[in-house]
Amino acid sequence: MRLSQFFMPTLRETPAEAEIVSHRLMLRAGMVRQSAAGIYTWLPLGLRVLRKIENIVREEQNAAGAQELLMPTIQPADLWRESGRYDDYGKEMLRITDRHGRDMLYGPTNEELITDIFRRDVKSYRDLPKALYHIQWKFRDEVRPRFGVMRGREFLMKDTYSFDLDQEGARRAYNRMFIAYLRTFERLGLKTVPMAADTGPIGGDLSHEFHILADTGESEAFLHGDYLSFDPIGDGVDYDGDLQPLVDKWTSLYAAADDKHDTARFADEVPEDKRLETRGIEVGHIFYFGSKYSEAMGATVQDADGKSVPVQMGSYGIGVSRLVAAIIEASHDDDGIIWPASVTPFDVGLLNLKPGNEATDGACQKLYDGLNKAGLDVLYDDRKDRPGAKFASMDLIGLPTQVICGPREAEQGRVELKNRATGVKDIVSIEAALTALTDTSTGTAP
RNA sequence: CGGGGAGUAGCUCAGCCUGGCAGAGCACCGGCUUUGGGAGCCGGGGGCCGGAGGUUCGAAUCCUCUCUCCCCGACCA
Repeated sequence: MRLSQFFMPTLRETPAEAEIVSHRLMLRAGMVRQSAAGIYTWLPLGLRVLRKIENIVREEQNAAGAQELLMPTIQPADLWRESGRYDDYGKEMLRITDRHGRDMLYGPTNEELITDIFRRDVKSYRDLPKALYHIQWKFRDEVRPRFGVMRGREFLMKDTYSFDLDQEGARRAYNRMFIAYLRTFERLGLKTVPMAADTGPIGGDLSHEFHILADTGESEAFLHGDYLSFDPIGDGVDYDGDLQPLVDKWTSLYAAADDKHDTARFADEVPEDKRLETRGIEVGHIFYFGSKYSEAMGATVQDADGKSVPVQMGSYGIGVSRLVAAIIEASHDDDGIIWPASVTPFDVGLLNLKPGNEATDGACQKLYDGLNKAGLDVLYDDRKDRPGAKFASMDLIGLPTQVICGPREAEQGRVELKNRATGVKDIVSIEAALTALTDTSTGTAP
């Protein structure tokens, strides 16, 4: 993509409304624009990141055996009357009346809808287990939306719902999601720690929030430092095997957000030199809620004895749009965003410092063609602008690798490779640059 | 929902107290110069001063109402 044609309205100054760093950078980099309080338009650059995150989430859900469907954003109120939540949910739920006077709502979550889908067609224990998910926009009419897309009213969420015959099955479903979440956040380049969370009316230990660690996170996090050195989950998880030992390992040490923090237990269970007090951002929440909805809404199956039993359910959410901001909170510097390779909007930024110069134009064209041919997404800054402006905006939008092409080096057949994260620069021949960038599948050399 | 603050050019903001032609920097358009970390000079375009009502010869400025946005708290993925 040529930057001269790309719709990427960057801002030199920070809009007055933005408080936290991710919000400021998302506005400045031209990723989002606010439409109303807590409601945003995703501009092309931001949408690219959102889609990349969404796809990683999707791949890991599929790998864990969940199946994707797509439920609507608008739901009939009657389903919520069945579960009893229509009155309980309060003003956070955006209620709508259609032209026929029917009560509708913009979904803040989808337990009722998925339970309805399930109960219509699943009647036998032989059809279990099932896990269904979708990635859809939700709306919660928060009293006070803030921090940009971090706490918007409209947000993109992945929510999975599991259906099992009994509690043991539900626990296996829970474990699959638990591990899939660790995998997902790992691939997004994030340090994540599962923390015990409120289990609601069911009780038990099947509820965890996943927090990513970032100095600027919104809640305090207290944890055993060994979490940071745990081996990554890695490729090739056997989701049909016994995941309990892995889950046990990841829940064995102390970790709590401020609302669940117990100072005495922290002191008791964690050696002093291992106590880590930092900040976190909640990006995922999984919990088992048993038959809460299946009983209320009559989602039953017949077991092997022909007896009708309500299915055991769990739900598992990931805040996809929030993750965009969370990743920035965890990965930025004074100059701008630093994207992990897995979610970067473009793999490579190519800077022509002097468009119109024969040497730089030629070198850039060769690199642009070569990198594109190798399947890399390249953002080519071919604008007639000063070098300083190009450096600044490329650093701001945070592509992992920059190829800087100025007349001085281009005349010698050379360009400069710059690693955005480390700032390390390397002058190499055009051919060497092409090789370095296309050899690694991630495109993050040097 | 309680408390505080702000709405003037695309962005950051001055002007308001003490009423009298609508402003600056950046951005944008044209020209010249410049070309390795958000350049310089010259010329230009752009505003229902959030909205409604009122006071006044005259309102961005004073008064009343209203809408929106932001921040702190309580609430939340």
